[in-house]
Amino acid sequence: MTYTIKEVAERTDFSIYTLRYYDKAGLLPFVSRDASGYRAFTDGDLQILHTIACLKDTGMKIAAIRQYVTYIMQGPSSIPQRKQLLEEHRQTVLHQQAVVAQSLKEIDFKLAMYSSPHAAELVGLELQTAKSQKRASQLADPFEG
Amino acid sequence: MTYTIKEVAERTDFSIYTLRYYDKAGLLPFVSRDASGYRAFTDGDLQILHTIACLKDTGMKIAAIRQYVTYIMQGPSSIPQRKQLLEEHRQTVLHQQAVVAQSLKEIDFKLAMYSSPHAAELVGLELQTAKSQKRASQLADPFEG
DNA sequence: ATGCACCCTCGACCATACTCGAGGGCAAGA
DNA sequence: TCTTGCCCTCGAGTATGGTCGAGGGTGCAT
Repeated sequence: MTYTIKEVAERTDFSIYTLRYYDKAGLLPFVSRDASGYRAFTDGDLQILHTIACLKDTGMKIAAIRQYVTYIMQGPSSIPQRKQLLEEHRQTVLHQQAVVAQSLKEIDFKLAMYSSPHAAELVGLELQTAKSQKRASQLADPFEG
Repeated sequence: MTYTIKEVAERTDFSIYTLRYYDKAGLLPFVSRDASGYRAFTDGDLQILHTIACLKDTGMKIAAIRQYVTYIMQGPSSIPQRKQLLEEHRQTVLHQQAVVAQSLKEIDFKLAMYSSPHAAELVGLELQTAKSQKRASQLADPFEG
C-alpha cells in the first residue's frame, strides 16, 4: 500500500509544495518512485516523515534534518551519530523551552497589569516616568503625537 | 542617564545591526536622538526593549510587535487593544509550547531507542520492515547505497 | 589638528524556508 | 479520443529577519 503526494499532504501538516521542496532539499531520499516517476510513500516513509515533523516543530533546521535522514539511510551503523545529533538538539529545545516559559511569564505579568482595576493609572505612571527620563536628559519627547 | 546603541547591544541579545533594523522597521519610535542625531536609550527605553525581546523570543512577528509598540505610544487609552493583542499571542504561545513538548517526547522516545542495549536490533528491524514494504509495492529500495 | 572610536543613513546582500507558475506527462472515465 | 485530475521538474518569486559595507559626521584625547 502506498500514498500519493496529495494523500500525504492531507494526512500531515506539510503542503504538496513543501514535500517536493523537502525532497529536493534531500530530506526524503527514502521515498521511492513508481514506474511513472511519481513519488510512492509507504507507511514506513510516513513514520520517518512524522519524525521529520517533530524535528521541524522543535526548530531544527533543514540542513540538520538532512544530516539526520542521511544517518538513517546508513542503517544501524549510524546509531551513535543519530544519538548525538538528537541529544544536542534536545538540549537546544530544552533551552528554548526555558526561554519561552520565562518570556511568557513576563507577558502574563503585563497582561495582569492591563487587567488590573488600576491599569490606566499604572500605565500612566510608566509613561510619566519615561517622559521625565527623557526630560532629564534633555531629549525630545517621542510620546507626543 | 542614557545609553549608546553599542551599550544597548552589549546589555541585550540584540546586535547593533538588529537595533537599527528594528528602528527602521518602526519598533523603536520611543528612542530619542541627541543633538548629533545619535540614538539615546533611556532606562525606560530598555524596559520596552526587554518586552520586545520577550515577544520576539516567543515567536511574535515584527509586524505584530510594531503594532504593540504603536499602542504603547498612544498611551493608556490603548490598554484594551494591548490586552487583546497579548491575549491572542499568549494563546499562540501556549499552543506552540504544547506542540514542542509533544515533539520533544517523541524525540526522547527515539533517543531511548538509540540508547537501548538492543538499539541495533530495533533499528535493524525498522529497516527490514521499511524494505519489505517497498518490495511489497514493487518499488526500488532506496536503502541500498 | 590629527587620529581613533564611535555614531549615522542608505541600500545592497544574505539565509532560510517555502510557494507557485509554466510546461509537459500519465491514467481513467464519458 | 478527449477531458479531467492527478503527477513531474525547473526555476523564479515571496516573506521574514537580519547583516554588512560605503560614505560621511562627531567628539575626545594626544
